[in-house]
Amino acid sequence: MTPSRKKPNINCSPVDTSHFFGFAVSVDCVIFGFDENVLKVLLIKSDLPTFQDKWSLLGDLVELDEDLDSASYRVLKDRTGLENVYLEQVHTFSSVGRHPAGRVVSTAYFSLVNARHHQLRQLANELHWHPVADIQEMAFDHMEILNTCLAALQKKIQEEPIIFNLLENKFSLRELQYLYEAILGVKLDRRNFRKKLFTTGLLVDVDEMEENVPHRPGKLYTFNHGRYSNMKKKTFVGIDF
Amino acid sequence: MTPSRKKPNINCSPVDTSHFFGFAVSVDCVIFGFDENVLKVLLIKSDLPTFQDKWSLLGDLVELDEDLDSASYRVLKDRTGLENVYLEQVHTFSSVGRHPAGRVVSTAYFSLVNARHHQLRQLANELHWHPVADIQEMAFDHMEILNTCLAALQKKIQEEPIIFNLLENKFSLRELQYLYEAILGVKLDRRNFRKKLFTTGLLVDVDEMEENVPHRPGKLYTFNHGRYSNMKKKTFVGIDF
DNA sequence: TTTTACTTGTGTATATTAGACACAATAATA
DNA sequence: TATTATTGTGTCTAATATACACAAGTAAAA
Repeated sequence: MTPSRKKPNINCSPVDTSHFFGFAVSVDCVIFGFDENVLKVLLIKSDLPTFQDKWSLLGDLVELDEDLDSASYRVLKDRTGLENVYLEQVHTFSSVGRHPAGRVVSTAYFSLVNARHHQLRQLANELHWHPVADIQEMAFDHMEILNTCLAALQKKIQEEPIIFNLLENKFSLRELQYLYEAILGVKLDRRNFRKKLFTTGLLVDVDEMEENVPHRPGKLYTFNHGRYSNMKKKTFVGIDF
Repeated sequence: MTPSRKKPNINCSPVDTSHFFGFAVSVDCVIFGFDENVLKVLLIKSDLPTFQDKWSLLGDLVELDEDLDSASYRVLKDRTGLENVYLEQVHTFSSVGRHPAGRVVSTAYFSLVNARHHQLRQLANELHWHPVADIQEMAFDHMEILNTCLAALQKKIQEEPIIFNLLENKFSLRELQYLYEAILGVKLDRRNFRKKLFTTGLLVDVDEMEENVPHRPGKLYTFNHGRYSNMKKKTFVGIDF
């Protein structure tokens, strides 16, 4: 249909391609936290005139000498002070008009942090934890990014035990269940939940009670990162549409 | 640790950010096909001096007025003549030194095409179908991109019935099984495979035999895109690590 | 033509997992 | 003290995964 284009492929022909180097690249981090049994996301108030009073994700332009993962870690560290956080690339958003400042392609990451971490108690005042369920609109295309990342998170927690990144080191089974329910948006049967979790071998009893930790009811457990039986993989030979 | 950076966040402060607009953005398409019971990928010979005689994925720089999806469709159409192909964004690769021509961030897509489609019979002579299993090295970071996309494909075909995009309109169960085996790299039990496929409701008998289609043994079926029982979703409330 | 090799089509029995379901004891609150 | 909410615990049933054998048909080779 369309006549074949004359512009050579950059992978194949060393020609002048300087006019293509007009993009900016950014990262946007969907930082999830769990507090008061609600899944929350850390947002910042936009002061771009275009998005007056809208909230936006934490993000930044990528420097010419850093890659996307590094840029995301940098954003996380600069904004929250946290290091060694769980971070995962999800999708790259590239609508032509998505940013008023020009052609900015943005790669979305989601991040899981412990919202009660001491470094997060006093946040910079333009930062705020929002319950994910309450968010109706955001600046830029950030609502779409948030929805995409939430879907990715919902899927991922069913495949790998990354969810503990959202909890304190020690937690009760009830907390864990509430967290699953908050992320997945479903109610789970408590007894079946317990049964399933224990068969994974992921949970380890914690005997000692801490002194200075606020008391929460229930037996406390901690995650056993190393050995867990990858149950889904065992039934993975099949073709489960 | 690191002192907080002074550069304002682009999402929040309308400042001069022109020095960030020095990136090029590209797409690379991992075009999968199935022929002679082998999973293949369509490659092009690189003639960049840096990658003399290495094969590379089909890709192109993204124009300043198009988004990534459009760019991928364009590459597919220009290179293969095919439209309405299955295309899915997988990951964005951004190592600082990944492209000799400058700072090029590339978003990888995988694509599923019918390798026996008539438009593909006579390919431009720099294009070639390579068995995925035989590929040892490629230009740029394309080996990593290929591996990432293969893993994404393996996962995806267990979740959604996209696999028919690799087959002719009519196919035998045996062909379908070989295709699954080729992608997943496993052997499947023929009887269990049949049972499972039929319970999905995805397959429809094809009674009439075509005249001008080369004869392949076995009963022919066609895919029933509309209704299929999403079996995995039924057991989705659980937490399957 | 006969033989051989390969492919197709079909069913059952077992093990694993998912999911539904109730009640007594304890802790917190009014 | 009464009330309310939360915790801990086990069994039964249904669905699914998986292992497994043989007879008939087709194509190729002798």
